[in-house]
Amino acid sequence: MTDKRAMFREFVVRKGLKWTKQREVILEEFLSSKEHLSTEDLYLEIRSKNPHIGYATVYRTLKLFAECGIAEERDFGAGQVLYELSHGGDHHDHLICTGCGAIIEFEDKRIEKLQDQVAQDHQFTIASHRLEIFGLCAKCAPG
Amino acid sequence: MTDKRAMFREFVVRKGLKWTKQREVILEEFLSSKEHLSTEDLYLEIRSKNPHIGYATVYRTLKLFAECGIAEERDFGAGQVLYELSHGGDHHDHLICTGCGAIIEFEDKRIEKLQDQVAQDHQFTIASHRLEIFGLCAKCAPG
DNA sequence: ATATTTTTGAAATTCAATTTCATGGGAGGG
DNA sequence: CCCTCCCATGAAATTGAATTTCAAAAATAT
Repeated sequence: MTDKRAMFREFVVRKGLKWTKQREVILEEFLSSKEHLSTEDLYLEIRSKNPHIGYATVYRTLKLFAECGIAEERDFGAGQVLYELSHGGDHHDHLICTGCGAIIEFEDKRIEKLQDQVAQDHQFTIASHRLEIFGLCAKCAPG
Repeated sequence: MTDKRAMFREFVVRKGLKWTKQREVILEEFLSSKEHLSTEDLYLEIRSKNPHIGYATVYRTLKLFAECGIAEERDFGAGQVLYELSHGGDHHDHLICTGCGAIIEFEDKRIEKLQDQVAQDHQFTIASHRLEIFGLCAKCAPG
């Protein structure tokens, strides 16, 4: 596992930014939280321990995480952006339970290959993609 | 081709709603417009010919189209919902050019099959899905 | 320490989506 | 044709998240 702490510190230095107490707190909290949280989620978590850290700071720091590459922004269409820790280099997609809100990650090289083929058929150059499957997880399915 | 006009009229009657001049104008304009437009887009188009029709009415009418099944709401993550005419029953996905904004539709049964398989592996029951590929179309690709 | 530049956080702003509310307009009954 | 009931309309207000502003505070460089 690459050290996300080191990556972010290096990013901060490289960009001529400053290492602050707030950024450290936000980074630690982000690293130890559940996957897929919104700015609001993280802000509330942090606030319970550090009431002096503002929403704007959490918001800007998450943006920095994304720019740095240790986090990714996901828009699942619920009118709110969620952040997740970047795992290695491999892309993954999501199964989203509309019952309990659970988000299950998966990876399928065969699907990716077919996407490449579709793109090629349309002389289209892929930069990124997203595949989301909505439905019910095992726990929420009736029966 | 199923008659979208008839479908919507029937829907209006079935729901105990009323057939109004505005709904007729909005329906005609929607049917004759480009694919994938936002409420704002359609509102502006209509306004140029019928200055007396308000944004809220266009907004509500598009929602009715979606409920009725003659249109579908798409959220491509650009902070704005786009509407498209429903084509038959077949699902399709999109290639989205980040250069010129073009949206190319495609359909691939093999990808759908693999999705079913992934879902099954996770005991997940699919209700819907969306696949979007972002990148550059033939016209926008460099070289 | 002092100067310089970035950061912070509360509050304001933006932007689309959505709702409110007083007024206007269909549809059916008389 | 008129009346009455409800739904529809549209201007304006509200919502909710994202994003920005700005003066005070903190971090690094000199």
